[in-house]
Amino acid sequence: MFFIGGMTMPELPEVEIVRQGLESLLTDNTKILKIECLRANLREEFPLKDFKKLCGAKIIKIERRAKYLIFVTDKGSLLSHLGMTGTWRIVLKDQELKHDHVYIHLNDGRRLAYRDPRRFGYLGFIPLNKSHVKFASLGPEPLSEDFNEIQLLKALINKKAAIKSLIMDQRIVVGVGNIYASEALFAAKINPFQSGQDLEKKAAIKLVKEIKKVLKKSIDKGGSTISDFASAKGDKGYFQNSFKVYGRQGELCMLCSKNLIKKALILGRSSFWCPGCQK
DNA sequence: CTCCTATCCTGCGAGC
DNA sequence: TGCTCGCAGGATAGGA
Repeated sequence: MFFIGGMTMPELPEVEIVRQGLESLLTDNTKILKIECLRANLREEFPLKDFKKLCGAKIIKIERRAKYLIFVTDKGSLLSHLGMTGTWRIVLKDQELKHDHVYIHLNDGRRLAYRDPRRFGYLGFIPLNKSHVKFASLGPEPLSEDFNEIQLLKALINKKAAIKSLIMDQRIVVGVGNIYASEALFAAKINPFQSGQDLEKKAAIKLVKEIKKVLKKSIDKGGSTISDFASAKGDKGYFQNSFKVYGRQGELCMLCSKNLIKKALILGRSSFWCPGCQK
């Protein structure tokens, strides 16, 4: 079976890899025959009328903005967010699965399936030459030059919340989820509980750098596994075994080898840090 | 305005 | 073996 994005918990690197995988499916003439919906909604209703407009549309490319995938066609775009358990895959006959919610029938006979057990995902439509309300308040792409210490420090003015929560706030910077937030703060040696407004310039520079680094590294790693996705192995996991603090509570810190990794909830999300390295 | 809680949903693993 | 419970986390509405 051809899986694209069978991994759980998609953050920006995973979504980017799914984008690359989807784009690799496209030929010079890949068209949508029809979009078959097996239910009426995920968390939000499907725009069925708009989906009809995509019948016969030629898929030009797959873009990504934040954790959104954008199927760009000559008749408008299909917008997709994987939520936490969303996957796209090519599904052959008799490979249908429980929680397949949408099949996109392509002109070459293939079927693209959107599967999402928890239905936290989203499917929508963007008319030609229009933007989308979901994009209205998104912050800069973390890998772009628009995300830098000046922009970050500005966004943190008067923000008393924990820095870990703030870098997960899509209005401040997009794409950083719960896992990479802990990883980036560890790499930058910043305590996840630290109040955003207290971040000094030096720390902001370091944090920006480490966020970019941790995301880039994961994209590169995922890129190297993409042929495995395509070769029928299916779910390759979350580029895993490379996390330095996430999920490692109680283990010895890989950096200082002195302290045990701690775990606590910050705004209801599991957070991991080294009490020695991240004062 | 900022901050935080609850909510959506299913699968899975721990504990009994 | 089978049950319950808690946890997993992206995004957002709404309350404090």
